[in-house]
Amino acid sequence: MAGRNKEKEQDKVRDLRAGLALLWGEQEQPTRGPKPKLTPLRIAEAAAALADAEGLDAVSMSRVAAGFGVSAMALYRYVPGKTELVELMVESVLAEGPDLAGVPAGDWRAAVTEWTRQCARVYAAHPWLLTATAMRRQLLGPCQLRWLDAALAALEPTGLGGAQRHRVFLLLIGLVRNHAQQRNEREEEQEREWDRLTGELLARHAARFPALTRAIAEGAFDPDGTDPLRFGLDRILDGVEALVAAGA
Amino acid sequence: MAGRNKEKEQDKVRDLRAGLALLWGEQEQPTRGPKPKLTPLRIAEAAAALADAEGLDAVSMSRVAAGFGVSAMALYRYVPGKTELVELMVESVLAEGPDLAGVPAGDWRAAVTEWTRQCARVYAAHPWLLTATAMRRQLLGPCQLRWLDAALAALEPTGLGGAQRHRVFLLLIGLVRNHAQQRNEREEEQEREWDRLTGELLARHAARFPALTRAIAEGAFDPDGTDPLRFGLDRILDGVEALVAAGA
DNA sequence: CGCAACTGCTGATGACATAAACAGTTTAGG
DNA sequence: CCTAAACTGTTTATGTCATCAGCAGTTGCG
Repeated sequence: MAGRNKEKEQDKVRDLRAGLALLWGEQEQPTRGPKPKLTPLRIAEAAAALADAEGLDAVSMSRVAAGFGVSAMALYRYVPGKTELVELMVESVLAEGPDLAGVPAGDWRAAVTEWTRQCARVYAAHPWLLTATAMRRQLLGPCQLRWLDAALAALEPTGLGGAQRHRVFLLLIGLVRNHAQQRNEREEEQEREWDRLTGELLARHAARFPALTRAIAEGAFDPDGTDPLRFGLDRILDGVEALVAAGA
Repeated sequence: MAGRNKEKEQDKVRDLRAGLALLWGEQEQPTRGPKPKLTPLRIAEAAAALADAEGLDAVSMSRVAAGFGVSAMALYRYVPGKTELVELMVESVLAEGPDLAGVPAGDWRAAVTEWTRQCARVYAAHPWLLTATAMRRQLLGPCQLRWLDAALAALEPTGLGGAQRHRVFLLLIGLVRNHAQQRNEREEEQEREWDRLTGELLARHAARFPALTRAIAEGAFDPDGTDPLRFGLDRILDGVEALVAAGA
């Protein structure tokens, strides 16, 4: 048992190293043997497309391999395992990096807003991205770093220190991911039935949740036109502005 | 195929109904037959304990059942499926509801801060909670609603409208979950190796990520004593304060 | 040329969720 | 009181999945 654990840890380190090499394309390609039919990138893109179409659960080694007309095990020649495949999927989808060229220089609010919008757009286009990046310690690929870099750059005109810029960045992806989660939830088909049942339940137990009942009475859950991402972003930016004004 | 789909949708509606009934304990219990050895609640608690100890992946029907000395299939007499079990686990962990009794009435900043802290504490105590509640449309159980109710109540002194109180609430759980994710990442064992490899990689590609490099030079990633949850919360609360001041 | 480094493939393994069918246990209702 | 219905937990089976081992064919370096 103890030995098993040790072995596992060493494996993990190797996996880490291998995974990073894969993400950064830093592996010498072989010269011998037959020409490979695939590449890690093409596999990842196919897997991402599959996830776009049928959800992350539909992405199994067999399904992805079948898309190329090869057996499941063939993929293992390109990718160490499913974990790494998912990491590559994330990278492939983040490849279209943030483009903040159109933003007036020095206007950090505009820059951050644009960054956030673009990031949210990616999450919206690929609902599985949220789950794929949840929980697991992310290995940072070049594309992820480009996004991070762009956000930090956008924040530079604030004059905030490095640590604070980083913290604001964390706040921002948090916002985006949170927004994505809410979007994903809304997208599910059973929505109407869900609303009905929940509403019913709420009416039945109104007494137990007075504040909630009041909020509902004020229309808290009625869909209004306003963009929830906008709301959160404005709150956060106002908060940052206050921090900047305080002269940190 | 079409028929299959239709069937599945109907099943989903039934599942929804059954799941809610389970969460709210609204099911007539039977009189015939042998006395049940278990209850959904006890199962959920055992499963949650298992997840606490070994992670969410360790929670399989067999493992949970083994903890009671019964066969895996026995659990299906109490819980429709694994999905519902996870929902019950979430509820069971959220049972120790928020307690805002010690907060001076009318001080919404203090109340919201306390709510956020307590919520974060639950997420910290049960790292799997984040994954368990990610993605999937949550069926709202009574405990989840209690948390929601408490947050909305804490926000009432702001004078904000129902819809805005709700939006602020969304911002707050977003913050908590975001914080939890970062905590979870930090908790992994391979941390040191991860830092080393990532740092190496970053040094090698510094030119590609100028803003990131600058931020790092300013110590953006050095651990300082400050609480990241606190930082985000203060930013958000400042933003809300600005909104309140604007007299919405 | 010949072997080493590759390729992709088949088959096996073990974990998992869950369906189906069965055997024992209560208790409501005649 | 007795029986059948409503339950209980169990064993067995199915299908899916990731992944390991071993094989047969392919290619280019020495």
